[in-house]
Amino acid sequence: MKKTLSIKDIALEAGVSITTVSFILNGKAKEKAISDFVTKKVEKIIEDSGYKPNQLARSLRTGNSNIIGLIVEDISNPFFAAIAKMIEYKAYKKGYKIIYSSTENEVAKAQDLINMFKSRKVDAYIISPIKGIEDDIKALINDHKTVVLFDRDLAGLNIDYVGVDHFKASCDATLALVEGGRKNIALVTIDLDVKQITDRQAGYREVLEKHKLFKEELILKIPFSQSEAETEQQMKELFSQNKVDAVLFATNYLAISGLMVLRTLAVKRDKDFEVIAYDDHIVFELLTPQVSAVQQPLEAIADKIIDLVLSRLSTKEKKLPQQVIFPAKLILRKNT
Amino acid sequence: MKKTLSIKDIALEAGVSITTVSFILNGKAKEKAISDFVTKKVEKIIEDSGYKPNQLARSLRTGNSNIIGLIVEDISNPFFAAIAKMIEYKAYKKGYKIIYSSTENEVAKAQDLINMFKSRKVDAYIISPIKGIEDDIKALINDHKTVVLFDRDLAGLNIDYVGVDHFKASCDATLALVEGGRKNIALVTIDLDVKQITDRQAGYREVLEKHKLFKEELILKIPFSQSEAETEQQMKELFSQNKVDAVLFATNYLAISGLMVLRTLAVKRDKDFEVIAYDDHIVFELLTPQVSAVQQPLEAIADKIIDLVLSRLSTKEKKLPQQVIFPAKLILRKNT
DNA sequence: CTGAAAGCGCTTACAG
DNA sequence: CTGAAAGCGCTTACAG
Repeated sequence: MKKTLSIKDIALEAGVSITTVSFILNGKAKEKAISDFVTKKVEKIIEDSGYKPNQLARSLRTGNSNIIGLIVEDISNPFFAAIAKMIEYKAYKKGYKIIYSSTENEVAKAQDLINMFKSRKVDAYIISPIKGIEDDIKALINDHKTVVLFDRDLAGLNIDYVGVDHFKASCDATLALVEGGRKNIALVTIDLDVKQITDRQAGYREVLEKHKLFKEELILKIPFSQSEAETEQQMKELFSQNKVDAVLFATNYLAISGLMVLRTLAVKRDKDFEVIAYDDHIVFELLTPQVSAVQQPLEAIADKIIDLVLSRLSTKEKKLPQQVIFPAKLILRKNT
Repeated sequence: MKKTLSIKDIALEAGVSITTVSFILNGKAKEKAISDFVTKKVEKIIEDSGYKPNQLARSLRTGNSNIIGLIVEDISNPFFAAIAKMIEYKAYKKGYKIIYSSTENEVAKAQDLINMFKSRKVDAYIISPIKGIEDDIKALINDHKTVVLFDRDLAGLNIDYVGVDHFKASCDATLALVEGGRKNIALVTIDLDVKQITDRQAGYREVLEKHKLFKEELILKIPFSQSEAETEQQMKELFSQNKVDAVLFATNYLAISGLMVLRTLAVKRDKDFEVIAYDDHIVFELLTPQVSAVQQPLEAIADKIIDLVLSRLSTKEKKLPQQVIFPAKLILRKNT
């Protein structure tokens, strides 16, 4: 078995120096005035031998890698999976590869991932951050790394951020329920102190207080990593121990669990009981009646993220950080 | 702003050689008989400075990376997302990181990804392969790399593979429909020449032919990358131009599109019309009536994959390739 | 038009 | 108990 080829082997075979091979490899043949004859010859040898430069060595030398690190909460969450896929697609066309990884909402794992990306010299970081990694992100910034946050903002960091106005979206959703004549609107949310969640809670609260409909006992905060069964049990209690005629679910998976519970309890979703879910999902269109949802503009978010990253990467000069906030869309599905 | 620390800086500050620092870094202090005093001192400096070794340099030197490359068709497909998440979780605990990427069923992209992983010196490859990359995989094997295939097998390659008996699963599903008294059982599948899909078609066909119920016109093969709208249109035609009393969907997303179509056509899924979907999905439990599905043992698959990889990685000696085939589980949901 | 040499940050065989 | 030096495979400033 032949060992991996190196630039030295190519140079040897072509009878030129490795410098020359390197120039040709990097498309600098013209610039460096390598003769056409030599260029062709070397290119042929490279082609025939199937030689691929060792990117590790290249990165070690140049300090960059054409790799963008993407850190999300959970890649199996459809929201992140969709964003990741679109980002990957666009980045790929520009010659960048994406490495993604999930934090599972653990600070230690998030820090670990940042360190791993750092020690692998990724060119840029796209991070859906969690509280507790502010300092790590600051360190990246101080290091002049390209960092774009998304989904969740982190207080006190003045850097590129792409997000959605969750407060407004939540107000809209709650208001739609109020205007539909609901008096006992529950909120099922996750017990996580991240802005994109607390904003949703705040919007719900603000609208209900304004309409004198706010009831503390109708808020259910589900601990992040508890079992599915416990979650369903708590929802069951919420729905059976209180008079509830509408519910706003703050996340996708909570909505799905919740719908399952409502199904078990044989609660009819009709003109007397309405549901709005946060983050749209294909299921919601399939159910009868369909389920209303707050839809985040996935493609716009992904586009903006990758645009920001690529533009930061291509210019030396520091531009001011951009905070891009998209509106979410409330999809009311009143048909049956 | 201070530049990144290197081992040299640590050695300088500690007043020892970089050799000594390297030994300590790699836990060889005892083995190399470095004095306790020096060890403690160096460790303290490392700790205080926040120094992290450059993995690129380490990999360049040692030839391995503690990174496992995972190549799937589409990371936003729930099946792959779930597998990826589980593999990542287990690998992480063993000190391995996972990089994943999607091929989108394009041979060129798949080859590109393999090359990228190769040039980054990943320690192992986990691949859900597509036809056309046999040679690339062979090259990896010849290079003594650890490669584990899953989901889809590739003819002519005798290497580690973890999969599911799709032929059997498809037979079971079709048989369940036949035994339920269905006479006109349609198959909606994807027009892809990969074993895990063709096996499903073969199982369907075999059972129907045996029962003299096979009808060519009830098979609909959807081109892989056509628009959602076209797909739905074709399904509409299938259902309206033929007498159909049951349908087997060969993939998850086809089933979801199909259910949407059936909903539009106001086809009632009742004792006169039955659906079985391939790959289970949370939606199927939420619908009324619920939808039967073929369930792949995700966790068992993920476990086996990562076990194989880790065991290959930890032993020098070549073991015989393992072909692990799990049975799928038919979940009949007859309740309403 | 082309090459010798330094250096990126590590690891490790060898020497003392 | 510890260090000098070679080398992993590249890129690039400098020299001719």
